[in-house]
Amino acid sequence: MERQILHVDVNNAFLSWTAIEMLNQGSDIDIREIPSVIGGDESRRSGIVLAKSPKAKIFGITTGETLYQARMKCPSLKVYPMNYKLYKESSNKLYQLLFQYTDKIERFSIDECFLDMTDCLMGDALLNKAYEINQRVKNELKFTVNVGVAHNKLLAKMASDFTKPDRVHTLFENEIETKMWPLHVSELFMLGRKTIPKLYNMRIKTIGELAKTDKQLLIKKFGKHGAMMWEYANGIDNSEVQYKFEKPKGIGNSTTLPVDVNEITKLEEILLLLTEQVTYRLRRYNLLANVVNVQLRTKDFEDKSHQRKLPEATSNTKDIYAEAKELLHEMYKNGTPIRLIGMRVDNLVEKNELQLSLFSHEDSEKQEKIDKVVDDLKQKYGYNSITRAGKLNLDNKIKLKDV
DNA sequence: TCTGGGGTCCTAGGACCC
DNA sequence: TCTGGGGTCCTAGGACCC
Repeated sequence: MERQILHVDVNNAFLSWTAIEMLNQGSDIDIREIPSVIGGDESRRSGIVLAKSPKAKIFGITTGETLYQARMKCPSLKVYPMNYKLYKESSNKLYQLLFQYTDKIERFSIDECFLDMTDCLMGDALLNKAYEINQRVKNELKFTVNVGVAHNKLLAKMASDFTKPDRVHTLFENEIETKMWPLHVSELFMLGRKTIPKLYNMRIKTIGELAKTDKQLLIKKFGKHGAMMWEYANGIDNSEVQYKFEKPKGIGNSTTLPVDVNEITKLEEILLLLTEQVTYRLRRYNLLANVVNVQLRTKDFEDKSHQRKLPEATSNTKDIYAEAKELLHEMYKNGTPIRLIGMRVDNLVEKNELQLSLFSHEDSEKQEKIDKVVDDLKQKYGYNSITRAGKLNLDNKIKLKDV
């Protein structure tokens, strides 16, 4: 049966949510109406554009570029900081509203989701619901969304990306040729900056040209990715709306250091902070990790990562840190200035109580108890209330956010 | 005042086994 | 002395998303 899919996309999410918060606080300007961006912290060397207002876009400012570049394009640009807590709350409000339509909602990101409306409505009624959602969000939550209406996720997502803001677009199969094929290939979902030049070399510039390219040729050139891009260009996507909660497959934390670090003891201290946070999140999901991964970025933006499979799955801070520390030592060349350090755990499996009590060692049980005491305190008094990485000599600039 | 952070999925090559 | 393939697991790195 034909599926009925909506894709809801918040317009300039971070910036809109910040604008509303500022208005609520009594601000007399709406930053959506001036050249403005949400940006990272330049003093911590993360000064990039995370969201932009329509007026900033007119100056040619793009998401991801540096604030320095953005200001060159528009000297009067206003820059506002990130506020994760606000974004999370705003996102939750949107979901509460959408749940009134269906509980088959896939939270694709903080500001995007798919709704499977197949069991609810058909034809014009579906389109009317899309308009209703669009209006209600604007009236009740004071920000705007684009809504894409289609028979699969890919087409719904492509539709919501048409003219913005505050619009409802359909992209049904009989509209692919007129609405999607004239678009530049870079507009197609999953085609990024590395693939576009390769398609250009094949004289492929539009999605339509990609759709008419021989599928086998694309597979030969791009492997699985080639098959996927051909299907997407032809509007084919059978993936389901994943509305059930799924635990993560990997958990990681990384941080750009305020200044380059070339002492391994300092790197170790930061690595411990990162590990504590990662394993804390791991335990809160009741998961165990099988693989530990450490990443380094040099001041010249050269990335390196090493990973290792653990002898057995664990969530103990001590065991995972011991592995991470080894990985750090084996990959760090003494004296290299490091800009970013990160660690993550992968191949996560559900923690099975029985299995654990049968096979775990005395020491790991002891570690587990220690971790639990720390976790409980963190949960009660906030993440930064307790840490075993006591002294940190980086002007306290490496402060991890509460989780 | 140059260039975030958190994810998922895929590929290539080496080790090892049969 | 010369030298097969298939399968699986592991690791490093890359592409892409928001």
